Amino acid sequence: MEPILSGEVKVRFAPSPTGPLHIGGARSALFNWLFARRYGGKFVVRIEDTDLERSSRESEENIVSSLRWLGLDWDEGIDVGGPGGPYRQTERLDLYKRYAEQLLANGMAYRCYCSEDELAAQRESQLAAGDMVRYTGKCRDLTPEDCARLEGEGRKPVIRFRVPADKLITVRDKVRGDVNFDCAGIGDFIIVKSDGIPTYNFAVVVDDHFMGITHVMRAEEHLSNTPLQVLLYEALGWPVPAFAHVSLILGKDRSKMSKRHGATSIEQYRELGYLPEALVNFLALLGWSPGTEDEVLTLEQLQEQFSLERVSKSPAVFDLEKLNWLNGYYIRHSSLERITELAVPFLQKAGYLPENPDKTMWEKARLIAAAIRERIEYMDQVTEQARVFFVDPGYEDPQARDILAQEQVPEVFRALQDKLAALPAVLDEETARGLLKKLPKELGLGGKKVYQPLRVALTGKTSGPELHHLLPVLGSQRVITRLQNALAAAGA
RNA sequence: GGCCCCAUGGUCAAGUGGCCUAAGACACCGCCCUUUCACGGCGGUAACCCGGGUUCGAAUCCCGGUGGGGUCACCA
Repeated sequence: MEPILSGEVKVRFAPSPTGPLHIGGARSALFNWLFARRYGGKFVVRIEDTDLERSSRESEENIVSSLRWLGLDWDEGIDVGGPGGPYRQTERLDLYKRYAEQLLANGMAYRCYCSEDELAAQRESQLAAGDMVRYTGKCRDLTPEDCARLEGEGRKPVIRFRVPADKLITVRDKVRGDVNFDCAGIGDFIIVKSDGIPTYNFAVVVDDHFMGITHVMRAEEHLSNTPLQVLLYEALGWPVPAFAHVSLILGKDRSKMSKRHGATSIEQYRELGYLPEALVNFLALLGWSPGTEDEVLTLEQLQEQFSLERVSKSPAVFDLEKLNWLNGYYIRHSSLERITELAVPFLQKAGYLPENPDKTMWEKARLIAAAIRERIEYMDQVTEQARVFFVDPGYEDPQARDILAQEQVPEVFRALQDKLAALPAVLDEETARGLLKKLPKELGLGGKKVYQPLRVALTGKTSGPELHHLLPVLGSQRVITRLQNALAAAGA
């Protein structure tokens, strides 16, 4: 397998399939995608599944479908294939083996027979002493005879990279500048585990090299791994790619975003009814800014404007309030058709709409969507907002009861009932609007005296959707029922 | 604790030595629109972590402190 030679930009997103796609992973994927698109390069998605214990196909599928849902696509990688494949590390084991052997042969790596228990004890004492935890090099100079003996004892070796004693490694980072590390603080690290599977640090280097990756863009948590990888590139005689470490996304308490900070996977936001473009827009603004006053940006605009120079160095707190605002903005600015389609599953889940809604049911859903779309920030909220259309109110609220007790109320309700009786049972919004509008004048009353009791009677609340949105959804029959119920409740 | 990164309002952030008596957005507050809430419009409160340098001049450069974060696995 030869590296793909090209002068263009090539980046990758390389998640390990140990869980659903995380907010932070999604942002890394997005940044890589934007970078590739901005510079006319290639974007690849590779699965790093060398952790046999925790990796699963289920997670892999979740990651792939979440990426797609966000609107990202890739030129090469899992699911789509490409010249640098396979794109799952467990399917590339021969490749890693070849280079591990090369390193072994030229003495840059060696077998280590220390047991995990021995290592753990050592680590503990180093940590207690306040040193950098690192392998002491116990197996560095084992003779072939030593190895044979240890293997005779049934020990399975790992392969360690021999880290040069006094060397300074400079990581050239596009967002952080040069970052220096002293090899004295780095112990000989494992590149192949005792089961023959390569570790992350080794596999990532081999793959990025053979896949022709020009820029490694990833989260800052990987920064301290980077010198190890640079060492490997040098040992293997391969060119070192450019790095760009993007700072972390933090929870409200300023620690790395995790489950305890609430919804952290893309899937969860999808299920709550967030729109992909809102998430993309929000994520893009977390750690990057366009430098203009624009806040609402489409994927297209983002890919035209994205640049590494504008990626921020400091960590960003995930601000759910702002995501909610942005998502609400997108809901308000999407077509009513789309919002209706998105709302239907939530209405069904609440039992407000049948499994297979017919045309009139869809029309009803459409009216509901129109009535509440300015009041919700994500689609899951339609359940609560739509309640008023389906559940008759109880009139327990004291403030509501006061309003119903006003003296003009019976007259107002009677007037509306009479009007409805004279009309077809199915009302459209125009009719409702016109009818409502004339009411105060006809009764010689102020708007407030008319509308407030009606609102309370129909919803049980003093706030909610516009009355002319309410009537068509409820229909004359239900409106009349609620007016009578309200009167009865007020009299009680 | 060692190593590494970071530091402008509550949050995201613009700012790359004078244009800063520091932008914009979210949140918050007020006013307007309105039958209510919401939406929308207008306005407001609110920040350069501290201390030393460098410089005619520092939010911007340097050093130190402090604070926060990351990382120290046969996980990625």
